[in-house]
Amino acid sequence: MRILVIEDEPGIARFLKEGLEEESFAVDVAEDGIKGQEMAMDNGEEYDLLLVDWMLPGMSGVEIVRQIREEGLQMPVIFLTARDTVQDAVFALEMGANDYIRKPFSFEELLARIRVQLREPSGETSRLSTGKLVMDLNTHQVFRGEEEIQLTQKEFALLEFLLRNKGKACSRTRIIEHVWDIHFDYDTSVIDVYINSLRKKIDQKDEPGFIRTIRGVGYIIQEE
Amino acid sequence: MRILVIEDEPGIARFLKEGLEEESFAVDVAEDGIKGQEMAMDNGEEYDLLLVDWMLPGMSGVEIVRQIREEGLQMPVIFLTARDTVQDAVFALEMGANDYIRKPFSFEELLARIRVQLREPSGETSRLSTGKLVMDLNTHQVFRGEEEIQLTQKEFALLEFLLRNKGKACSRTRIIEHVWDIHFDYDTSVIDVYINSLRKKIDQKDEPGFIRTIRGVGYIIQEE
DNA sequence: ATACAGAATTAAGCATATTTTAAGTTTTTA
DNA sequence: TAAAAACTTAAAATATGCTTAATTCTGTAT
Repeated sequence: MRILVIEDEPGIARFLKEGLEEESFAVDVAEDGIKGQEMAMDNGEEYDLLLVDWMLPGMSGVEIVRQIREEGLQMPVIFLTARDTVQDAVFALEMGANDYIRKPFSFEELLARIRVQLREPSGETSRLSTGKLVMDLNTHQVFRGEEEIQLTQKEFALLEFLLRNKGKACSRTRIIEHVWDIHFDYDTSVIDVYINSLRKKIDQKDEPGFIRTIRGVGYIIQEE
Repeated sequence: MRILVIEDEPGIARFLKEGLEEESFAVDVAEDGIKGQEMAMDNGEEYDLLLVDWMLPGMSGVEIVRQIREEGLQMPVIFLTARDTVQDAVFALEMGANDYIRKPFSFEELLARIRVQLREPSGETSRLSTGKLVMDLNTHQVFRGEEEIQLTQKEFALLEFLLRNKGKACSRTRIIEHVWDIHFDYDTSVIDVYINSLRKKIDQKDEPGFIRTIRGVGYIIQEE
């Protein structure tokens, strides 16, 4: 899942980027409002979520949201506001933001709110699953039935992407963009390697594998 | 569906070609404006869509569009423009382009715009069918009734082409151009071979076949 | 700082599925 | 019935994905 952080203060920006990357999000940072707006728009539906500072040089957060929504972009936006600008934050919600969090905030809390926003509109719990295989996005755990499976960051991110797209063919290009954040030319077989190690971990001998290969295209986890 | 990419930067061109091919488009690339214009014109209405870089050696994108339209060609054209040439892009729209997308762009967004132009119902249930035979373009699956049928890429592409042209005779020339991307004289019996293996897979003994041969012309899947 | 461990990535060879070629057979029609 | 077109089959060539091992990177503990 890709997140764009629009934040001018380098310390906070770095903190967010690193923290979120540890949670296996793909994170880009824009240092001012104008860049932020451009990145959010240029990349179209690319970002799955925007984290926007309220006070920004160049263009205010509210203005960014306004323009983004005008463009028809639907991704959730969470505001970072200073303690005393709650009024404004409420205003921002009216303008099309989805949530706000007051600085200073705990990273945990931010994470929780991000997860709320990224949750499938219908899904109540922050879980993804297919058959016996269950991912808990909050605790970062994966289970096959009762048994817990240890995945690395990338394995987790890859499985998450496939599960979020359950029933849809995921092309290598889409996978490399969303999970690895690599655009334009790529010439690598990382995907194969990770699919391989994922399968080793999640599949059981006797049962059919969870991930199906679509030759010449990519991979898919089928609807049950 | 055939797409012509006119783009001089090899990296981007390859990225586009491979990504679009994964989505089962047939893609040609022209490395400069002059070649691009020739290919677009030579092949007449052949290409279903043009993807044209704005800045090209030889002949500018706008000029290409102008000439193409003058020739009476109607296929949709999408421009690839650099970030700061929006003004020009607007001008290009006036000249006859159908849409533009700013670089750097996400593949997702490009796909979405292509689908808009080709009027393909994006995402969700994009299906083609005739009688009991159903193709799900999302999952790349083919069913006859309940039973799933495994097709290879080429078989899939061929069936897709015939179904998209349901009720219309598909000449061998059109088939070889759209599905195999082979132009000029061809001297091969691949089509026969593939029609044969397709029929073996999709037809049932007792029922009449889905694909009818039109002697001297090609093949057709009839309207139900 | 340094060394270590685990993770991520690259690279290469292998196995196999797909695609194409080619040649013989059957069907159609003039 | 002869020629052209289409069908069928098998093999050769090619492309793709899988797997393993080596290498690089990253974070942590000493």
